[in-house]
Amino acid sequence: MILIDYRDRRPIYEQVVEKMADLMIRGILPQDSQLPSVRNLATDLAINPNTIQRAYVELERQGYIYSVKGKGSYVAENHKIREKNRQEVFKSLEVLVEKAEAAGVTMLEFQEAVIQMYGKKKKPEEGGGKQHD
Amino acid sequence: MILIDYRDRRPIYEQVVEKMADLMIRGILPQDSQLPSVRNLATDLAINPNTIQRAYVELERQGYIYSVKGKGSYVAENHKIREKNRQEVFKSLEVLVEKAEAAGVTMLEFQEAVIQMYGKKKKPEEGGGKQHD
Amino acid sequence: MILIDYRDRRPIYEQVVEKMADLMIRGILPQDSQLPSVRNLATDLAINPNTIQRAYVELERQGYIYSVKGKGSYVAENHKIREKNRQEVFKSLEVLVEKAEAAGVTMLEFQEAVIQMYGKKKKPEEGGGKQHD
Amino acid sequence: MILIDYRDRRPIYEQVVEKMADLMIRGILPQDSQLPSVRNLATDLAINPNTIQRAYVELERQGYIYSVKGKGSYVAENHKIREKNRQEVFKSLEVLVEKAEAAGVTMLEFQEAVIQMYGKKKKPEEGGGKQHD
DNA sequence: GTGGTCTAGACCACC
DNA sequence: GTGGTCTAGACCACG
Repeated sequence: MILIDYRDRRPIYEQVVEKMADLMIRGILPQDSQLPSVRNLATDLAINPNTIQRAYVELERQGYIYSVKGKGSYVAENHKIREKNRQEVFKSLEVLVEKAEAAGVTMLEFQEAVIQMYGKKKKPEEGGGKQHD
Repeated sequence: MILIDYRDRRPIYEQVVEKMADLMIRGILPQDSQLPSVRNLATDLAINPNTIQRAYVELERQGYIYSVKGKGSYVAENHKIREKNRQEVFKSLEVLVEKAEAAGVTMLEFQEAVIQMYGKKKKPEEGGGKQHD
Repeated sequence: MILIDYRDRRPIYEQVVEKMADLMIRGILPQDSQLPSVRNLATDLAINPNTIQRAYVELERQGYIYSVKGKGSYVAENHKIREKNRQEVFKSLEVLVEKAEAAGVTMLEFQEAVIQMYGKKKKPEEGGGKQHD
Repeated sequence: MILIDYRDRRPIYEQVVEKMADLMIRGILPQDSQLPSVRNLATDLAINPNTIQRAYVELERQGYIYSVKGKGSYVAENHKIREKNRQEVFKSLEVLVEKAEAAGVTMLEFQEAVIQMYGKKKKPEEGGGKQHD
């Protein structure tokens, strides 16, 4: 279902949170569908159940899932997830724009970079590759 | 000179690195000017000299400063600092654009947000400092 | 596992970095195998854990190992290590050739010396260790 | 006469030793010519006389110069200097060849690199070559 | 006085 | 248990 990268310096539970959230944002885990149980997922990923438990708690705190005692954990409503994500993007953007200005990046440069980056996701085999080296 | 936020969960040395780098990026610490000595800054911030030392080592590794044993630490060439910073901005932007697409933010929305944000930097002169989750 | 030479004027952590890197380059520590823990190695070598920690941080920064909080430190991919090492050799060679020319050593002399030296590595199994100036 | 690079992480006295030795190796400071006095050179380079003194002591220890009490310091015999330098080159080469073998660099590769590097020395963009006063 | 290294001992986050 | 951060105090090389 997901993969853990032990070379990633972030804690494992954080990786689990991010990857599970991603699955929901992309709709692979649809609204109200049941998540794998803590024990099952822990066994699958060969990591400690405590770590998964912690990830699920965090996912619930962030509003991605809701847990029903004695039954399991379920994906929250889609519009909540999407809205939450949009807000995060704009919040990050605000910080980045500040940095850009401090670094002497003009709005024009910034906008042009955005245009070039939009839609370039994945397939890094063809095309130009990195632009700002 | 700078302030440490103990509510920030990031390590102190990392905060020092960020804040000192910011002073150089904004030109408040001009090229070749001498930084406060490890011991002085440590006393000022009421933290251990080792922690400052670690921050300075990191700043040197990242190319922001250069240190001379027995003399002091000095701000590196400005053009290097600015170039390094521009690169970081575009790298962060690339990641953010990906997230934006995944979150269903259209390029138009994104661009409009950028326009509104550019130049809107507010001066946080009233008491409150930065806040972290 | 490794030995510290206290007559060596270089810092201890640097010696540790060099010696551990050497073990990986020679394949004695194979890819993905776990390194001794910071505390264990510190006890073995009778030096402070902080010093080992510093060495491991440097090894990670140079790409030789990766560390996982709560789990341990592991040897990075071999091909990266080997490639990194080859590059270092050629870089050093370039500097040395320059010096050789300045010292009036002809290319022929240089080449002959190389031929004589290749494969002449002696096994220092008899008591004596490395010596430094 | 020479220039100090404060960005260089080596101690200043070591830079002075290296640069003065280089001037002698290249014949710019001919055999038996007098070196600038400690105080003069210190003033010229705007550094502490102690630092120059230390450099001269080191140069004498290494056999590059000889000092006459009450008169000054003089460049040693050329053949000694050249011979010393040749030996250093071969000593460094021996170490490097060992590393090359450990890194999996074949003798053929090594030799080819040497051929390509010989004679490729780039000329420093230094303007005027001042002789000694 | 300056940067750089090291020790001893502590606490934290993570697994 | 592991790695990561921090403190307090010390010594060294350098200028």
